[in-house]
Amino acid sequence: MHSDVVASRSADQKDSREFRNGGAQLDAVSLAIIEQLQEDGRRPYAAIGKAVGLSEAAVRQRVQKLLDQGVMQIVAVTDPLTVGFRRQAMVGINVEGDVESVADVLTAMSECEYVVMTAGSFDLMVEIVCEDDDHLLDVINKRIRALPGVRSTESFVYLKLKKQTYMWGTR
Amino acid sequence: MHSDVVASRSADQKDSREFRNGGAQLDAVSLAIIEQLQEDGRRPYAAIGKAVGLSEAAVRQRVQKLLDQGVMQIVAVTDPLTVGFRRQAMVGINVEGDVESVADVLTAMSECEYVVMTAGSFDLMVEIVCEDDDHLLDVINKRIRALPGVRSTESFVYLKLKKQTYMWGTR
DNA sequence: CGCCATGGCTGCGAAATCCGCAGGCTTCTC
DNA sequence: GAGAAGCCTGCGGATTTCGCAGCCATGGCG
Repeated sequence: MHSDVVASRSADQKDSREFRNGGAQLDAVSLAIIEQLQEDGRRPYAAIGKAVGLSEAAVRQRVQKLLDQGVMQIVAVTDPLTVGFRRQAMVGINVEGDVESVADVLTAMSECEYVVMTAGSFDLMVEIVCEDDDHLLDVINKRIRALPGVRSTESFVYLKLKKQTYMWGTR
Repeated sequence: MHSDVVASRSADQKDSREFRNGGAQLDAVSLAIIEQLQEDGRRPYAAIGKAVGLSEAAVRQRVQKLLDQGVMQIVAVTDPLTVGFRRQAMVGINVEGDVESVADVLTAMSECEYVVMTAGSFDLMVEIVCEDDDHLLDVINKRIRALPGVRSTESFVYLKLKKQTYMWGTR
């Protein structure tokens, strides 16, 4: 899904305000559009256009491209604990050998909602969403710890989600 | 914003399929609606209604209520590293005294995107989004470690975000 | 039991939004 | 300078959203 973005651009970035993001260029206008949609993912294109100084059609084309490129997704987010998933945990993982290949396996697991490679005393941190204790136990002990390359894990079971935002753009 | 949800319901839950969520009841249909919106936050109400067996207006009313109650939010999400925020980290925190009051302070900080109380060798885990190294350093050393009650912290700087999903409903 | 709120669903018409497309402008390449 | 590519605008037609009136089941209450 992320593979066809490259090509096009060769060398010269003339505007240093743009960011280099694995192939996708984001100018100030696209940032502003994302900001609008971080406040309300269903905001009409015309309203966004008025806010960022573009026509409705232009906003629509940009949003579509951002979605296609995988730069942004527009989704409903909830607190899983609020919606019937009773056990959630962050798991720190130490790996010997190739970290990324382990990360890829974890990424393929549906219980893993969030996978990130880190520097520090863990190589990977993974957020896990489960139905109940048995399910959580199974995922951590049987599935994650059993992976080749996984040296050790440490779990942090969620007690209460206090904050969950996507408003970094608006500050 | 979250304060007027309580009231109403008194004691008797008759349907065990419903979840108790700090005042919000979610039946199977609302779950199904959320599932639809986790796939595409902009999906038309009529399409959702067809999928879950409800009229367009009914879906609209339910979605509005879920948003009002704070059970769900519909937003654009991105990888901050892709959008110009160059440093991101997970910070594990140990607290002496009241954990929740520390969590509340962190929640108020705009750089904290995600705050969760945990069981395990950390009391709190916080995800931080920063512009650059200086900013990150400032937040961790000057702001978080300086809070009364914070005994120690451990940081995990993000190297690469591998997965970020909200599709737990669809499995 | 009868009565009356309450909550949630449907149906419908009007208004707003989305969508596809044709055309214009600028930039880049050859 | 011709041609391609990228991005924008403007504009109808199709679709969606929105507000509201009405209906029905449920639950208290005298």
